[in-house]
Amino acid sequence: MATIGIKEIATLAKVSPATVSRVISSPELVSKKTLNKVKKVIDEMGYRPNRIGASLRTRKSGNIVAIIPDITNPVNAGIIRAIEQGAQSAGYSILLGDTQNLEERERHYADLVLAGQADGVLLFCSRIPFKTDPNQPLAGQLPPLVNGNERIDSDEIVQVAVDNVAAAKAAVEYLIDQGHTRIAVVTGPDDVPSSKERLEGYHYALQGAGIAIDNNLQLAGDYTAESGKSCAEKLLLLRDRPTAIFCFNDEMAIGVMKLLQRQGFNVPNDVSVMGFDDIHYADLVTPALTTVHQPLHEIGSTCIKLLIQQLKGQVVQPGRQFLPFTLKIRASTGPAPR
Amino acid sequence: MATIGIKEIATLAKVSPATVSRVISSPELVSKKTLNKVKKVIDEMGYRPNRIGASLRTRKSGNIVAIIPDITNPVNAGIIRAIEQGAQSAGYSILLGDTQNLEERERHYADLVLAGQADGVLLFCSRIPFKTDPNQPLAGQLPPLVNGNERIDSDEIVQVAVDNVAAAKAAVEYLIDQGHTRIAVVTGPDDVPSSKERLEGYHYALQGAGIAIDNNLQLAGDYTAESGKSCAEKLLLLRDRPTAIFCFNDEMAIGVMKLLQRQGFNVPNDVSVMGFDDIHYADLVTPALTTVHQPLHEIGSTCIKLLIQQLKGQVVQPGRQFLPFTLKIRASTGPAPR
DNA sequence: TAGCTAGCTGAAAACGATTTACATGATAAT
DNA sequence: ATTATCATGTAAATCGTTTTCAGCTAGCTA
Repeated sequence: MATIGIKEIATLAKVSPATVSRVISSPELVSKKTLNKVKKVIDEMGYRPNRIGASLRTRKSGNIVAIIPDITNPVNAGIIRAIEQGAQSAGYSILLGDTQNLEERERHYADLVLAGQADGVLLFCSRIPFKTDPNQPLAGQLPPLVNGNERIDSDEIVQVAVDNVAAAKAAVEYLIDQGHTRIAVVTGPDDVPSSKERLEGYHYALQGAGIAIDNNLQLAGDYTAESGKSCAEKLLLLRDRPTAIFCFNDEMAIGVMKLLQRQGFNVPNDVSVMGFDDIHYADLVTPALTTVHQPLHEIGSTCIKLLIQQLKGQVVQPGRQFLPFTLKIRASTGPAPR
Repeated sequence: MATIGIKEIATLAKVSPATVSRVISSPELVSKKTLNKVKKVIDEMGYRPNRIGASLRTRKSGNIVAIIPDITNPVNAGIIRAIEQGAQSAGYSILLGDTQNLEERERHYADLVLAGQADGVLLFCSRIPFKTDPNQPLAGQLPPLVNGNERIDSDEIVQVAVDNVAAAKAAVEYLIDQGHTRIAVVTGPDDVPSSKERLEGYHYALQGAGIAIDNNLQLAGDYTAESGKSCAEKLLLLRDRPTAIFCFNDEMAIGVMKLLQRQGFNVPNDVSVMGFDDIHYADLVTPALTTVHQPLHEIGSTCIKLLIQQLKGQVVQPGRQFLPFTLKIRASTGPAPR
């Protein structure tokens, strides 16, 4: 197709390219008469302004890159969906950077903004994928950026998440209220901030209730159902079995339940199981999983909102912004046995 | 930051911009000596070529837009992940177009390629979001495009999917082998091609076994668990209840099982339940769901492979390309009762 | 030595929009 | 009638690359 550009339109409408440009991006500067005339030609020709040309001149790509460890994780998928909506309605497009948790790929996607292909970054991992000088303040070294979910340890960055400490504490307190005192925990990988924070919350809750911390009841999973199963096995081998198991995500909780049931245990009569995230399938599993609900849509929309504010040149206060979690009490938890 | 461009590098390295450009994109044209000299300057300055400038000149954005109805659906998420990998390793980035099944948003994302912001389209819905003249052959009216999963009714388009007819037929035949004759089906929405095709397969299987088609056993869901539940309710109200229920996706199958169990039925002893897709949670649910496995990764990687071939100027044979499904027999199906 | 070739390199013209600075014409004010 | 003002419109520069074309230098061949 013989490419049709702003010049062709200008010629056909008998105006200059500049006028056509104004019709497109600042119509208020053009008289009604010419406006209509030009618009008509644009319509007739089905002309679409070339975004690349415009981007080159304006030095804005209109893209935002979202760097996420795994799009296959329902938590991330839920967030991304909200992000995409927010971006689209503000005229931005989302470049998807699924990194499989690989630092190299995080860098690759971060580079897109250095190459002018994206104007800002949404970061859902706990590393900053930009070269920075540690002696300088971060601000000024980074492009517009919002960090979600997995916190980065810096208060110079805009961050959005649920208060993991408080959420985990609330979850465990609920179990304590139900009479449980031997409460096991299946964590995520050691180096993941969200897991560390949730562990902290767990400790606070136990301390608050005067329950001693038992290291045998703290097992490290890796956020997969498989790891949930193997942790559950280990817990069953214990002389003093826990009466409740709090898993740091739903996926592991589902794995734990699965294994428990296979071994003939009844959830929640023998053992209560609690998850974290409230993914869609938490409610579909049998018994339905009690869990901590994360407001995925709100997390996503807040992230994109804050990023777009930055892109518009508004100053956004750095620091953490907490979104409210809620406890979803379902059928997988109950009173402690006996 | 004072933007640093190819010209600055050229000056610093005492060569022309052209040479710098060659160092970046066709180093074989440059002598070793200047190559090293220029590379050194590039490294020292941390220079990244601006992609927009290059795109404008080459008329290639390096982006591919993926138009999908819902990223939250595990089937799509799995496919996208493979796509992203394939794209990245070929130097392309993925623009995510989550459309919520809205035609308007499909168009919006399709427009990105008209605006030069993307070079090709991966389409996972059943509408062509481009204005086309129905009297002309499609080829030539469309940009590079691959259609996945939900087929578009045209043999001029490159399509990748599982053979839904054969897969559904195989699934139902398996149930028939297990002695079932009253086999109900919970379909997707009427207008969705995948659902139509699976229904066809169901009919073939019944015909092949000489089982009469009973319209009471054909219920339309909408691919949500909720709809699975309500269809299951209707089936339980029937005078002659089915002994097996084949759902056109796992989500609905999980809903069906959930309701069956709530009503005190045992799956699979009273009723067998079969799904379609083999999402991650199919194996995690209790009982584990028997289902048709779709090779998500392969679907995604084939789609992106075929698109990139087109983008490289190779001619790709239009038409459907089938990828192999497999039956995953798990615990939710068994012999017909009595 | 002249003429060729091969291998590098550089100058300059694109690519398609936006935007600044300026020109024009119409209108209003004097 | 003359000038000032304002609303519109235009020409041209610009954004950062790539790529064509031509030029230059060596190294050969004849």
